[in-house]
Amino acid sequence: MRLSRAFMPTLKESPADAQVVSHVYLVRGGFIRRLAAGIYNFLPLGWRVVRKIEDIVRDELDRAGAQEVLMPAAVPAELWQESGRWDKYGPELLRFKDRKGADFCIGPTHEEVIVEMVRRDTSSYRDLPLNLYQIQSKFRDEMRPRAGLMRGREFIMKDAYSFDVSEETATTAYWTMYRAYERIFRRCGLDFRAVEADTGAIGGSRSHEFQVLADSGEDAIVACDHCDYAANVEQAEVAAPTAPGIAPGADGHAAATTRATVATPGQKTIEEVSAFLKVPATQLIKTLIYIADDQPVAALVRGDRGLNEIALKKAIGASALYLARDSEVVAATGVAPGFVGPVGLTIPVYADHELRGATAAVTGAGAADAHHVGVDLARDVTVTAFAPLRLAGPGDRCPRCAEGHFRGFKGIEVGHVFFLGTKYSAPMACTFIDEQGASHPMVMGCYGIGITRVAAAAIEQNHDGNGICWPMSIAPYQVEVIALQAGDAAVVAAATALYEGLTARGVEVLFDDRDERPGGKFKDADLIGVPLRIAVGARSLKDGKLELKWRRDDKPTLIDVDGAVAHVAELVAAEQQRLRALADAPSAAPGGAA
RNA sequence: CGGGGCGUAGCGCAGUCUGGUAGCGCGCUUGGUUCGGGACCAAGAAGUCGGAGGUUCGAAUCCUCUCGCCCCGACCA
Repeated sequence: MRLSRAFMPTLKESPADAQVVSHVYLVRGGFIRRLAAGIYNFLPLGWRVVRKIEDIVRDELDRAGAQEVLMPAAVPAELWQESGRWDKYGPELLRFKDRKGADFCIGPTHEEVIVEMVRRDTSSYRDLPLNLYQIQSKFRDEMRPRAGLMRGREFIMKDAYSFDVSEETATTAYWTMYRAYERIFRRCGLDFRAVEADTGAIGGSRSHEFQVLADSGEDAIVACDHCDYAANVEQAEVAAPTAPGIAPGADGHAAATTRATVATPGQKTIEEVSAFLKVPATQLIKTLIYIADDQPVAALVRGDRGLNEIALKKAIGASALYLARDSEVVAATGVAPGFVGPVGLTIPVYADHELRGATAAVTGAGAADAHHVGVDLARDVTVTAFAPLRLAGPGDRCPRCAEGHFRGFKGIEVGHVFFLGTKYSAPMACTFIDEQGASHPMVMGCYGIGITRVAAAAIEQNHDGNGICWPMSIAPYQVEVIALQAGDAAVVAAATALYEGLTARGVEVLFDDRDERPGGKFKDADLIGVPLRIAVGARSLKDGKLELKWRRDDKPTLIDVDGAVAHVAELVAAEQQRLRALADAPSAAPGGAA
């Protein structure tokens, strides 16, 4: 592509609404433009990246035995009513009526549709297993789209669905996809980790997230420094405490052991109370009021801990849970947030395991501007149940091995694999006949990859102060040739020959033939991030040399004009081969290498 | 959905408090000088000041209502 004819509008300044590097560079580099909140146009450069990622995904899924299909974006409500999700999914599901008044939605995921597709034409065990996937735009009406492609409302997703006759073969399908995902993300040049995850609204019993490690990630994950256990903090198991987390003298602090009420005017947060009473946060008990299936409950964790809402949900056995609004807190406890305490509560009280045997604790007094000190949980509080409620965090002992401790990471979730079982196939009567003539629901799995999010995640992980440093496998072009002096006939001739020679060999080349100053061309090249750059300039050309520079390197190297086409083509082939070979590294899945 | 903030030229912003009919930088057009890491000079084009209503002799500026967008917290690829 000649840059002089390309639609690649680059910007010197960052758009005001961009907060994360991937968003800034995608917009500045002319990859995407915003059309509405969380909805983007893909310009030629951005679309090329998307297609590169899609091609890798297709290649690996086909290799793993999956078949590509395409389902409609507009889905009739009846299907969603059949699975029960029409009423459960909430406002994130974009609904609309057609001209006849029939309800539809734009599919945010396609379990219902694929089940309908498969059940209609599959009835025998002989037809299974089956693994079907599509790459398609999805729409989720996020309450807060943000960070450009990282969390859009309309986004491109690959979703795959497996259908099996048994738990055993479905488990095999699950791990086959797990291995395919490892290969896909390795080939994309990403540093990622597969972690155990919550199954969330999609449901099911087993799940792994593929998290690209990046400080800008929205997900917190923990990984053992000794064994291979890694999990989203929402899902991470917490090792059983070996001693009460709160006891007199914890942290070397002498604390009251008899209960008393002290005035704490205006001191609401853990930090404020801790500072005001000169008591470490570990001596405090945090009392949180939740509404679980419309009933208020109290959840207790140590002051310095976070509460794991998923764990609380499991402990209660609730299907819906949210942090109570201020008015609901007052209604349930008689006091506003900040001074709520467990003593004397009449609602169910769930306490974190770590609090078992807690004494000398500080809690809210259940009255405005006051706290209790010297609370003995066993003596003063009616605990409905103890459960592992706190959030796992860095430094925690690993629950799976004796020696390890957790390290914390931030991740961007680019893929998710779920073992669904019969969650959709049973209610939707997606069944098969076995050898004995008996009918059974198919055992399903579903597997997603956020294609457009992969592009953003790749930038988060591969950039510097000047722009993007694409891994070659997903770069919009493999090589950028710059004619530094567009007015110099020799330079233009040499650059054009290189461009045409490489293109003829199948190398994807971006040719900066614009009549711009060299500085501007270098800046744009760094911004766009094509991995290999060849500068053709009068200075080197008079010695028969070209300047070759990898985007990640600081200094260029000189190569001979003679044989440059073959030389560069070989470099590209070698780099592509290197990235492709990464896929063959050992797998973390049971059964080893893919 | 709760809390905070912003809508003025394609982009980034000033002007709003204290009403007087719109300005700066980048980009764009033309001419000239430049030409190896975002040059300089000169001359231009470009804005119903998000929208509607109101107050006023007069509104970007004050009031009301709306729409859009961004950021911080509960959801997910």
